[in-house]
Amino acid sequence: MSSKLVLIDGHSILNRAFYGLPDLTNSEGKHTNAVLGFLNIMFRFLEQESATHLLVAFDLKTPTFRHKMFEEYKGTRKPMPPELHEQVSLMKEVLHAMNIPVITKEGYEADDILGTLSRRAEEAGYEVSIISGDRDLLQLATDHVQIRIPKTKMTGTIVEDYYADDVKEKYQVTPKELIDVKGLMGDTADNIPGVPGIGEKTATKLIVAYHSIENAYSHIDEVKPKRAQNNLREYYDQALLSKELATIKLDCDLDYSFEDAVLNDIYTEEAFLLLKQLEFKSILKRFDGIEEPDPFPCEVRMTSNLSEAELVFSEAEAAAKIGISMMEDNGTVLGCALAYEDGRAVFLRVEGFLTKDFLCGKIRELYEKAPVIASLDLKQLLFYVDLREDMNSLFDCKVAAYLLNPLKDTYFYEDIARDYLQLILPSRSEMLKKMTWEEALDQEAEKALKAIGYEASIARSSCEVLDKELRDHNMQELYEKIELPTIFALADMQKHGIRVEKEALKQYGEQLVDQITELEQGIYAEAGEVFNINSPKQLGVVLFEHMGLKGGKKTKTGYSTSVDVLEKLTGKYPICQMVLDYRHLTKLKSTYAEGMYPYIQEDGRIHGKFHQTITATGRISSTDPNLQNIPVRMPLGRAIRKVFVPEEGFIFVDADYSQIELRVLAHFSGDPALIQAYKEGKDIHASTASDVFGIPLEEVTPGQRRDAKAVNFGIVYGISAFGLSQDLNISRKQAQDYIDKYFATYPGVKAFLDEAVRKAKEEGYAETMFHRIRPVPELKSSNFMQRNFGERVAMNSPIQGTAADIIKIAMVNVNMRLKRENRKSRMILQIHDELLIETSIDEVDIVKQILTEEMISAAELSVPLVIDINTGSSWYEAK
DNA sequence: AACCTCACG
DNA sequence: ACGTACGTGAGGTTG
Repeated sequence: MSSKLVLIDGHSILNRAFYGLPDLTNSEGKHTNAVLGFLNIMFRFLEQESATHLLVAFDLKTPTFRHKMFEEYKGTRKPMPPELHEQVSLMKEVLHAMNIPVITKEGYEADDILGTLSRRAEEAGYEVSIISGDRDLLQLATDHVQIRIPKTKMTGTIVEDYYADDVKEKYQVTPKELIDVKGLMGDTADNIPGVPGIGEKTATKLIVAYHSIENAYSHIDEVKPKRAQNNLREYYDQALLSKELATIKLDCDLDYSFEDAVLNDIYTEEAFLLLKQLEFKSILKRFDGIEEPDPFPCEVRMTSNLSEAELVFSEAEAAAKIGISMMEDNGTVLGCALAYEDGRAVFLRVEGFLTKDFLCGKIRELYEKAPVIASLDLKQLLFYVDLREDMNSLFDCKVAAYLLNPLKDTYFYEDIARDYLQLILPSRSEMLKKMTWEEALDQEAEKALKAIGYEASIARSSCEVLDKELRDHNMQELYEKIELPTIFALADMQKHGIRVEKEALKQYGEQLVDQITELEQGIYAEAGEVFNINSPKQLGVVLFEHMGLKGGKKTKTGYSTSVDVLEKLTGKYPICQMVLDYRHLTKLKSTYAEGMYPYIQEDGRIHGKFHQTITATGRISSTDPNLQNIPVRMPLGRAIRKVFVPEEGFIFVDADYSQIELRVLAHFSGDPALIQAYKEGKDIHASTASDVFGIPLEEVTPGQRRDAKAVNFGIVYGISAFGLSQDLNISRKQAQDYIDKYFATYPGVKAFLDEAVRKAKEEGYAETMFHRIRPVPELKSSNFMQRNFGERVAMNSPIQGTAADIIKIAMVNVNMRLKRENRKSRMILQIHDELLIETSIDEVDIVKQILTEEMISAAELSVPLVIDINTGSSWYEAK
């Protein structure tokens, strides 16, 4: 069997892959689409070709945008966007790991290397395939050298294959003659001038007739058309130069022998790990045979023997650090894993004499003695074990990892192991799919133990490096003083829950039914047909096609039927108002009345979950149900708050910050006018209107105030003229005018926002007053829109994030004081700038005092922090 | 699972 | 010219 050499034109294929695939990134944020596409193409060819030899040629220079700024880059070729540029070295790394040689050579382009090697290999009797997206390589085709050009079509990838004969068939000239064709016609992308006035058609005709530029010139008088004759005569030297430029070298001085490119085992362990890191699941499937080395040996034993458990705890006591992980399926504790030495963990299973209470009691005792307890989810642990808050020996790896990078979707043990210990571990979901722990213990005990063991062990092993990283990023205090105590506050709120009048909630839902039915019938009558109003697709067709309403296309999938579209049409078409009302009522019914109902527990309360590691800015989030978006703006929606009530003998005290984000902005910007307004306790939106429009405060109209309010919001969001114009329903020009005037009035704000963007660009992240960071990778994007988004994020994050820091501080202190002072009252909700306290009747005054003191003193700003405070016998009344 | 819509700060 | 406000979660439809 003869030898077969496959040559890949590295940059060309990588480039093709990059533009052919969507912008994929792995969980570290590395761009990977080009590398993935390259590998897919490469593997497909390897399967087809039965290659014996394989190598990849790259150009040495990889021009980026920066190069473009400083030096003229050859030709009119587009510079490489950074998202692709970073994948070039990654690609080489991957190829290296697969033992595939990568050839570059000073002074030569990849073309020349491919040309030289293909020629040498052919002479040595090899069959050769060159994979490239570049047609210039067609000149290399011979009877034994095939050029293969993959093309991505809608229907998949099609490959165009060219031996010398195929070139001749398609282009009417031999591969060698293609050089002359190009010499005549030129190529702007490669900066080859060619002969003016000669394009592809004429060039081909001439070379078909004369076979070379030189020969055509020697018959110059016969050359037709006349125009070509004249131009060729005049530009002959340029034609010869062009030909030279277009010629791919076949005699590069390479010290590399293609015979060394023997295709060995590319499925190496190194490649496997690298590709795993890149999260190329489909490619990893090819690595069947790979026996994965255990990167983190962790032997997990299980016991439910009481005396053995006692022994385990006494051993653990002596350890410097203990990793701990509760195994729990929605409320049921199945056991707990402890890791207190390298390479092993113990799973204590709740069974027989080893009860949950025993286990939790022992953990509590252990905590009193152990130097450090590390967990991946301390809040969960607090749900079962009552740990004292005043000891500085707890470490929550999830929260720490969140602080170090709040943009991640998950903080499972495999994420933390990958990011901080450089270990690639099988995840729980990989091993156990969607099984509950109970099912897993039953059916896949070994894997279940492995997973829970990893949780405890990784917590133990990662806490040191996480702690160091926190210190290095100046976030130790943020962690210790704010985030760690916040875990306790959230656990307390979650445990406590909020009482909901079950019957009242049911009634609230039922009361909506008649109106909804009526609206439904009305809409069908108006439309003249019955359809699904909840389907935006059907609704769009009915409104804008069947009924012929004017004024509204949007979105790629069809018509937009959102509020702002329908609102504009309410005057003209009654059906729009009906749809809006219908939507309003059904939203209340399904999301709130019916959505909330199943969450009411036997104690008559809803124990919604609060999350500390979700948002990019440091805010808390809420799910199951979301208690942070209970209606308040519309009267009918607001009424649902009547079902949220305190228990007997208690009353609600609700406190919320007045414009905390704008105050943070005033502080950050140091703008005198803004600070002055707040110090004087002015109506800030009216004051803004007065300053910006240059009118006395008393003369500000409600409309002007509304506009100024929208501008103030816009500033906090990272203003854009378009966004403001959308919000106020005004022209972009008008919006820009408002913005200009605002910045002229408050130059400090402008300076602050500019500085925020500049700093985020420099550091790679935005930072709050308390050193919370938020990476802003979009600032580096070559995409205009993404970069713009990054700039708005850079402006908004320090503001929203600092406000989040402040309320966390207040929350922690309020919660702590209620507990320390042995109050009966409890904090039960946090809604970003609002705290709700279920207050014992006899504690109303002290709770108000605590709230006031702790909230206004949570941070020292150059403007006062102001709160509104209300009481009531339901959340409705207290707001 | 993706998209649209809408509830909150 | 690009096509946008910042941060969330949930329900419904559709492919």
